[in-house]
This record gives sequence, structure tokens and C-alpha cells, in this order.
Amino acid sequence: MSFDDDLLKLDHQLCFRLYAASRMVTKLYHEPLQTLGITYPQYVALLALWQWEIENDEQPKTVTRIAQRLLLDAGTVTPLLRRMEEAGLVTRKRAGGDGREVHIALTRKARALKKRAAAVPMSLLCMPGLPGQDLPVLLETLTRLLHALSAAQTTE
Amino acid sequence: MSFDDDLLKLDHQLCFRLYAASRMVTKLYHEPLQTLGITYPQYVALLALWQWEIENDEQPKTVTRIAQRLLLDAGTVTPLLRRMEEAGLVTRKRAGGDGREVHIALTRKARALKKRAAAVPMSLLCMPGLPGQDLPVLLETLTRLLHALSAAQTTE
DNA sequence: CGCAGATACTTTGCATGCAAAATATTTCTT
DNA sequence: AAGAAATATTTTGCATGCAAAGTATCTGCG
Repeated sequence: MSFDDDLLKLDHQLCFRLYAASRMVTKLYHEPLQTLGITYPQYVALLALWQWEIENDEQPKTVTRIAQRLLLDAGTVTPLLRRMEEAGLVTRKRAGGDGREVHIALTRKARALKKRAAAVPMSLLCMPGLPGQDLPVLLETLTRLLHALSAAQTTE
Repeated sequence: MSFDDDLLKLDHQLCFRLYAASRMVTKLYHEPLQTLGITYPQYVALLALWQWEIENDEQPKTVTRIAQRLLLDAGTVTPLLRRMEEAGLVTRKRAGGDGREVHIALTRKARALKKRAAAVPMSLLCMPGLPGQDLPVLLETLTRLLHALSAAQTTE
């Protein structure tokens, strides 16, 4: 087997492992989140908004800021928030000060959802057989990877 | 801060880390793969087909088998392969023996692409600043996670 | 002031992903 | 062998994702 052949092995690709693991894990969320009437990206957006609320963050929650927090494209976040608005989870209001910005806010309905949402990671943490001690290391390594990637991104 | 609040922190979610890291890494592939005229999922499908060829795997490459290898839904793979056929990368042929199966095969064009494709992981491995020693551990942990997940999946 | 460049969003075009339903074939059962 | 159950794919409906182009607004500079 040539050097190239070895380099191209599917199981050697970090990208594929991440790609597959991410989809598998997200799929685990499908059922519990469906009960709450939301999708996975909507859930993640809510996590960000809920957390800012806890931290008493007063800064306006603009589309760009949410996109940056979730590492998503603004072009992805705009329609995501539109669907969340239609579902009654957030409000969108063109900013008074800077007319380019759109400020996003949680509705009462979204706040009410929070308690039920807390049960989701709870049940999932216990369910899959990830060897318990791996979790902190994995989280840490992924964080380091993300930092390295965002640094590489901005440098280019 | 309540227990629920802590549980729902975005940075504590393995799912989010995976989700974000996967998208960031896949994005790194966009430019080099665009040069080759393929997308990331198409690249991964080719990796699987190329590897089976190296291993002299004689089994027919059915849609289901490819989907299982890539951990994708058959409903995702069908249109993916259709686009790859349109691009001249694979052929699709209804199986003679079992009329339900569709057999996928690489074209000469796809084989020719392989050499150029080998340069892609090569250049990406060097580029981002993933602390070198993390890679094997990360791969290993993700593999274990994937095994745990697929076990959980089939059990349900 | 007036306008070039930067910003914040939105829109467009295309390719995924997946659940669920629909089709076509084969295999199993009686 | 006829019908039921299982399989392999495809199709449908909906929600992402992202690059690139388009729009509206603001900022800085002469």
C-alpha cells in the first residue's frame, strides 16, 4: 500500500470522525427536542440566549453576535431566527440606534421552555456509553482544536 | 446560578463542541476540494470507494453499504451519488441478481482524482495549529464515542 | 456636507441531512 | 404458490449551512 493510500484512509481522517460523531450525537437530541417542538440548531441558539440572560449580559443580542457565538454564518442564522420568531420563541426588532442591527430577545414561551430543556442533556449524559472519564478530556481537546481553528481562520 | 443553569451552559455541551468543530474543520476542506471540483461529502464517499479498491474488496458497493460506512442516511446518499454520477465520478447500475440493489463503481476520472486528493489531507495536517500530540488521542476518543453511539443506536 | 468604504443583515443558489412515506423486489411462511 | 414481512432505494418535506451577491445604514475623511 502506497503512502498516499495510507494518507487517504477514511479512519485516519480527523475530519470524518468529527463529521460522523457530530451527526450521531445531534441525532440523539432529535427525539427529546422534538418533544419540545424545537430543532437542534434552535436549541443551541436558545442555550446561548439563556446563558446571556443568566449572566445579566446587557449587550444587545444581534444576529452577528449570535452567529459568532455559535460559529455559524450570518446567512444561516437569519432564517434560523426567523423560524424561531414564527414559533414564538424570540422577537426580532430593528435597532433604534444603529438601523443595521436587529436585536433578538427571548419570549416568555422560550423562558418557560428552559426548565424542560434542562432535562435533555441530563438524560443524554446518562444514556450513551461514553466512558465517563473521557468526557472532560474530549471537551478540553475539542476546545483547543476550536481555538486553533479560529486563530487559523482569522490569520488567513 | 442554579444547577439547571450550569447544565445548560453552551460550553459544557459535548454536542456543541462536536457540532462546531466538525463544521470548522469541514470548512477548511472547502477551498482545496473546490479545486478538485467536489464537495466534502463527495470527498468522503470517494475515500470509502478508493479504500475498498485498495483492499481488493469484491463485494458490490451498494447504496446501503456506502451509507453504513459513512454513517449517513440512505436518503442522503441517493442524491449524493446521483450528483456524483452527473459529475462523472461514479456509475450506478441496478443489480442483476437482486433487483433492489444499485451497484456503485468508480470511473476512470475518479481514480485519476485520487493522486491530487492525497495532497489535501497532507496540506491540512500541517496547517492548523492542533497541538500535534493531541491528534492520536482525539481520534481514539472519537472512535470510542462512535462505537458507544452505534451500540446505543442499535440497542434502542 | 458628500461620498467611499466598512458593517449588519438578508437573499439567492446549491448541496446536504434526516424522518417518514412510497416503490420495487425478494424472502419467508404457511 | 399466494400473501405477508423484510429489504433496498427513492421520494418528499423541511431545516440547515455556506459562499457570494445584494441592500440598507453608518463612519470616517476630505
